[in-house]
Amino acid sequence: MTPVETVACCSPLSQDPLSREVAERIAPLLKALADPVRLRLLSLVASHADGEACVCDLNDAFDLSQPTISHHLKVLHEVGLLDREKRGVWVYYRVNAAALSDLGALLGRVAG
Amino acid sequence: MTPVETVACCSPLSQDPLSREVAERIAPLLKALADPVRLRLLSLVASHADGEACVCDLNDAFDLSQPTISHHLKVLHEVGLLDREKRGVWVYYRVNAAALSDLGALLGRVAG
DNA sequence: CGTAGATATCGATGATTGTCGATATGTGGC
DNA sequence: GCCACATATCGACAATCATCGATATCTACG
Repeated sequence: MTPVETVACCSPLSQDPLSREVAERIAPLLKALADPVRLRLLSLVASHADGEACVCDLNDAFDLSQPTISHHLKVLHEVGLLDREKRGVWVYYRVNAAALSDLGALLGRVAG
Repeated sequence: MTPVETVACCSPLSQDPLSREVAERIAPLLKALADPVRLRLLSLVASHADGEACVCDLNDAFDLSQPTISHHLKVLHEVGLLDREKRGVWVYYRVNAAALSDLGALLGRVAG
């Protein structure tokens, strides 16, 4: 079961104690989010027109090397928070909105 | 402005691009959450009767040394996710539910 | 006071991580 | 085929982190 699948199936944090197994599957998701650059990347992609953004746009938004941005995008993609689509020479990312909202619900939202 | 205050004042991730400053204030909150032990600790405290838990109970729930649990509780306390109260020899922690729900809203809320 | 028990702090250590420059891979145009 | 360009991977390095044992601090009770 992937982190993203796990987060979709659980009652909120405050309702029942998390098992060790579930906690260990969810933590990587939060770890992926727990970096200022990745937070901004996710936010940039999410708020971009058409809900997708080209890597070329993202690179320009940071004072970081291209490999570094690529690395952060990979981290977000691997945990399932960003979907990846290659069109020609360019790569477009879009957020997995369901995963993000499931994660939000797990943390603190009042009702699903 | 503390991480917890920051998280309460922002529009959701997907609505507007996060500024560098805001992202850097929110990331520590997520970093505090992004550990399986701390996730379980938070969940244990949150789902405990009366919404609070004594450290002595928490220690027993893990196969980790007492200093290690103490360290994790400190991390959660320092970012404002856990409140701390000493009563006699014992220390009780309770979750800052508002902070947790603000964080959830920041991540995944559907509409403002 | 002195002792016992609960919790926190300290210092060390192995593992993980963010970043970079160099380089590889893939794509479209000539 | 070759070149320019967009993106990814690799290897290295400094910084951060989770964990531990040892020890300090605090509190209640004789």
